[in-house]
Amino acid sequence: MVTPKTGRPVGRPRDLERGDAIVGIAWSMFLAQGFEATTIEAIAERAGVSKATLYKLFADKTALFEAGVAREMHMIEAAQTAIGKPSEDATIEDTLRVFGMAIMSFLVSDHAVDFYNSLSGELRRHPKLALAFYEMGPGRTRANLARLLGDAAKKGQIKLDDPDQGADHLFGLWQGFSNFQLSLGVNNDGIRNTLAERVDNGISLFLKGCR
Amino acid sequence: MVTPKTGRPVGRPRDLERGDAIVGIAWSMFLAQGFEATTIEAIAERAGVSKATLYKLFADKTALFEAGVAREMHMIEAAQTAIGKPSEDATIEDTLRVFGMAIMSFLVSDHAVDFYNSLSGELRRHPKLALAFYEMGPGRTRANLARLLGDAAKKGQIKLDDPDQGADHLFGLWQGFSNFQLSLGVNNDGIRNTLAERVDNGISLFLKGCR
DNA sequence: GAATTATTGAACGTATCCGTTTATTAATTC
DNA sequence: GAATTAATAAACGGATACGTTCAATAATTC
Repeated sequence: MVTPKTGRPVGRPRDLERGDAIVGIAWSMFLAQGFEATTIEAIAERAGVSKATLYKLFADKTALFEAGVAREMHMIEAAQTAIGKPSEDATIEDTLRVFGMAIMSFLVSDHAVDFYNSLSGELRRHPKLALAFYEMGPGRTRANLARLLGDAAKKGQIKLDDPDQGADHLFGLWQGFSNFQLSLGVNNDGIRNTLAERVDNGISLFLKGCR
Repeated sequence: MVTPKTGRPVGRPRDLERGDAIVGIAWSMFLAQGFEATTIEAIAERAGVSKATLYKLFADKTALFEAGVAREMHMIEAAQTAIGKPSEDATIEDTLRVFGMAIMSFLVSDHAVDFYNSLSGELRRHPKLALAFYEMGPGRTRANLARLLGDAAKKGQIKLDDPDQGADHLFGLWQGFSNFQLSLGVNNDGIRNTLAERVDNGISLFLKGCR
């Protein structure tokens, strides 16, 4: 290792970003076909990288999976923080509608459906990762929704004893049976086309119980 | 093929039931480890059967999977028909409580959790099977619950315009975020220990909207 | 152009798994 | 005991995948 005067090391420079590109492609293939059905060679090929380079960047297939989970978590974190802030003067209905549409739009997307279809099994074999993922994803959504409901209760907009339970209920109303239908590929388009009604209906039923 | 006088064919008799045993073991291994991670040899070994016999009974691994799905569907069908009949003089709360506990107890079981974790991905690669499975399982549960609510509405026990939507809502209240927690192995015992409250709370919130 | 580092391509070794085949053994009827 | 069918054990062929290795090439700095 020779470090020349310029500070830039001698020799051919590493192609950074390549790691990210590989993880992205690997993750999309994991989603589409499952962890085991996706081969390292196919990943390398589609990433335009030799297998040797791939193995210089990632110890093995599992490391690639873990990097994919981390990346997914970053994306989810970004999406979550983008939602969290309702405008002060909005009605509770509007606030909940925005929140509900955001989370449900995500959940019915191919990306999310594929994830819970193809990768929850693999993820569950890494309990620490699974827990971290839950807390960053569904757990945080649940906490955000609970906080939102709790705030509304403090302001007197709704009457609610247990915000956590309220979050469970409201989200449940939004979700209904859709997780099974999405998981089995039944009527996915129907669900997507009626998302707004679904969210609105859930909100009105929920609020009936909060007067 | 020689058919002697007794009607019983000559030669060593086939060991029936063996097919069922193989499917049972294969299915439990698919549930525990996933479809691809389960090898034919391991199935044969744990079933106490030679690989040659296994291949005489099932054309290939996929046929074994399909037989497993069929078996699962039979079991679900039996369970469903066992629930369907509420007693005539029960209150609507009690009727719903029985139904809710039955379905939720099943959904939090290891069996069901493993299924949706490990096999929904594989099942989705067989769209016809997936649809049939949905209709026999979640779809039928949904229809049963809707019928139950519709009957109660006819009797004037509740006020409800759309029984299908009502079923979606009530079941959603029961389920809440639990599917994510179960899927990722977070707090499974906590969910199991509070099932009754969960079901009761869902019912009371739902009924608030049906007066 | 020389030195240096990154990347590639291709081959290799190892292991695994699927599905088949064959010779042998087990269980049954006549 | 002879004939017949079921089942087993063991080996095989073919394919695939993982992860490694190594000589050759590309992109830099000096």
